[in-house]
Amino acid sequence: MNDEGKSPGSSARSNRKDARRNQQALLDAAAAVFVASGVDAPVRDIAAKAGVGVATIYRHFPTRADLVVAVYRHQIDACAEAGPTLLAAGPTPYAALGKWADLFVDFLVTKHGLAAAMQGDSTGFETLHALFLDRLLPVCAHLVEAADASGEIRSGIDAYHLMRGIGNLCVGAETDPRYDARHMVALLIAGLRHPT
Amino acid sequence: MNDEGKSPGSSARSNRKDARRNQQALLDAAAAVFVASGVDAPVRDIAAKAGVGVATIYRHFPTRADLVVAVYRHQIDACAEAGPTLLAAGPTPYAALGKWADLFVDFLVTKHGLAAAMQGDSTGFETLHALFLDRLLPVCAHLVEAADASGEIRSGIDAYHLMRGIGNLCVGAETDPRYDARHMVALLIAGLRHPT
DNA sequence: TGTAAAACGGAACGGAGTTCCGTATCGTTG
DNA sequence: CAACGATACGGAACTCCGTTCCGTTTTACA
Repeated sequence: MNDEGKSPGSSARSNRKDARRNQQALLDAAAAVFVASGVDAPVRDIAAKAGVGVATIYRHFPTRADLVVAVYRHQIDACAEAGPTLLAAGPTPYAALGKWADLFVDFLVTKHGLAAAMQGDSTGFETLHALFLDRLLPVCAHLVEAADASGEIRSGIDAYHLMRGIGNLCVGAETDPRYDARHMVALLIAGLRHPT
Repeated sequence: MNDEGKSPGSSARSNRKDARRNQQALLDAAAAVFVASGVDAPVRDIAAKAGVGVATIYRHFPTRADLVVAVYRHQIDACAEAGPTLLAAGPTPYAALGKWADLFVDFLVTKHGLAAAMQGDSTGFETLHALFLDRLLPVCAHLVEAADASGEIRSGIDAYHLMRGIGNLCVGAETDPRYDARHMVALLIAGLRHPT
């Protein structure tokens, strides 16, 4: 799908010293600016914080989504790896699914506007959406299948729908103290069970 | 609640003929542009469609939210009035709540980007959020209370949370054919029931 | 050390929201 | 019916932001 051969995301590192240094500076700056102003902070702010020109951002991270995933890659990976772990540890697959959802929610809620950005509304965030999905959808699907096989949830639940739903429920959670995304996600997960 | 005395939304009409005519032209134009390009369509597009200058928009509708609520006022009212009707008609309060949620979802999903705009992410849409809430939150609260009193749902459900949750689940529903907001909302409603 | 490729920085471009100001229109009054 | 003051109008102008372009600098390698 992507022409990985030249993807400048974070895996294909240049052999030039300054390029590597700038890439790291950008990642650090972006991480700082994201927590301060959200993931849709102005490009110029990030460039200024990193002490580079704006073009350098586009050279290293062609789309904003590339930068976001590069910044949060570790946490996305951690979330992905927690799936099988929870499944092995939890009392039941359904319990593991619930705990995994909590992890995912915590991740989304603590990043300003990440949940909103993930829902490919208008800007070029479809890539972000896709990258999250590539990494996390299989994990979620695995959990759902296990819970399904154990007979704990009603059948016909689609992992994609569930991930979208959880992500959606986290939109705006950090800007509205009256809203508790975790609670809503818990209700959604409860709704997965067989109807009485 | 609002200082209706000078509110330029739609109730305080000017005594000047051209002002009224332009306001109506703007409402018509906005309705057309919203369905064509979503509720975040460029201001200039709406102004052009209405045959007025951009400043005229700001004079009549200071914030975008004012324009949006003016355009959809009828449907918001219809949704609000459906609450008591469904409660009286439905077999149980919980069933009425489910049907009302479906109505709300249909309303949100068929308006491009309305659900996204309602979640006060960054732009000046807090007003939109507030106006929706003013009108619909009491209705939702009434339904929730009735369902609670009938013992059909677990207690501790907050109407505000429920409305936010439903609204959030509708974000992006019209741009992603793989995503079915109605289904997710149905699951959320199912999650309101007492745990087995 | 010389050279070519790679990367850089900041100016420049275009699109969108918002404001400003000179002009036109409307309702009223003499 | 004409003049006047207030109200509303239109579009240019300003700002902010994303994106691209191009002349210059840095780097790696021979």
